[in-house]
Amino acid sequence: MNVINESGILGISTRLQRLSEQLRKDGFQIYKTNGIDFEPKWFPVIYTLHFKPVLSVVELATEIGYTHPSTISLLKELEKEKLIRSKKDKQDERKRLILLTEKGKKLLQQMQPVWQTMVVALTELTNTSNNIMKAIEEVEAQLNHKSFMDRAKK
Amino acid sequence: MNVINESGILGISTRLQRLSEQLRKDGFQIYKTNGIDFEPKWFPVIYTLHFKPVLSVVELATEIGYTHPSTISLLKELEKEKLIRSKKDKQDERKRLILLTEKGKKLLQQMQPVWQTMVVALTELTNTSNNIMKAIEEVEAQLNHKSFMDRAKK
DNA sequence: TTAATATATGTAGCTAACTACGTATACTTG
DNA sequence: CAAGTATACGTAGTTAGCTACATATATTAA
Repeated sequence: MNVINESGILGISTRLQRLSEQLRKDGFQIYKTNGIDFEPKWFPVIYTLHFKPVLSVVELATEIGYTHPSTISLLKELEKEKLIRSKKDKQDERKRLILLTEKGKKLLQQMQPVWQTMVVALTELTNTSNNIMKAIEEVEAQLNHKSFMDRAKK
Repeated sequence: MNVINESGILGISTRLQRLSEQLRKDGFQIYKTNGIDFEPKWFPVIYTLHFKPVLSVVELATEIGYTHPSTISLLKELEKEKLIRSKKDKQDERKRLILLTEKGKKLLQQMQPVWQTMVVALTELTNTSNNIMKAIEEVEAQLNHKSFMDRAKK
């Protein structure tokens, strides 16, 4: 058995998490140096609302692929920043509809060039012989087909 | 600008984190169904102590690539489980030396076949056209050479 | 039309890493 | 050898997701 492989692949979970943290931290700094007060974790919410301007909490959660409690906590932060607001759905009183504020829409416009820069930088960074975005997608597809758990059951 | 790409790559941090969580959760279950009371996050510590049986806290932290506070909290848990123990370094009174207990050594032996199974399963899972372990290594190398931050500065 | 079930939202508390900071011991240098 | 610096360890508090549970409204079925 190959020691390096063993310790490498069994530590994959930690490796993924730490790479995630590093990119997020840099992401935050990049917004900051561009004079934008924005956190990378808010991106999926704001970006989704750009294309689907009115969504309920759960619809939004589904759209960004988070659980609803995680989404609620993001929404709380974004509401505090006055980047989004919400209103009751008249048809269904259980629902809270989420919308960008004017401030949110304006910020979104300001962020466009920064996003463009980040996309270029990230594309350059991940344009290696094994593309990490594709690799993630492939592993996710593999997991969808058969979980790690099931694969280890023999 | 490609919308799918943009939302994809700018959300890379979250994707990495969630894949990490999923693998860790399954990892825990796999130990469990094999009758082993062990958490995936403990792996680097136990595995390292297998090859380097006596290490100080900071040496161990460096070895596994964690910060020392993170390492200390893992060590606390492992001490509670009686899988490791510690003793003062006589040469340097600041240091606390970490060792596997007999229970720890025994568990390590019991885990070998499970690790083997997991390595096989993970290798199968990640053996896609873009290999995720290699991709992580390549991105880490790229980052080492020039950070995401620096790449976005133009 | 009430009872049972389903859906939408919210709250509380967990996890696994981190940074910032504090204290104790060791080392170095004037 | 005393003062300043470096190293080792520890604690406190943060983060960004999560699960489990609670409550309110809506829908369905007897």
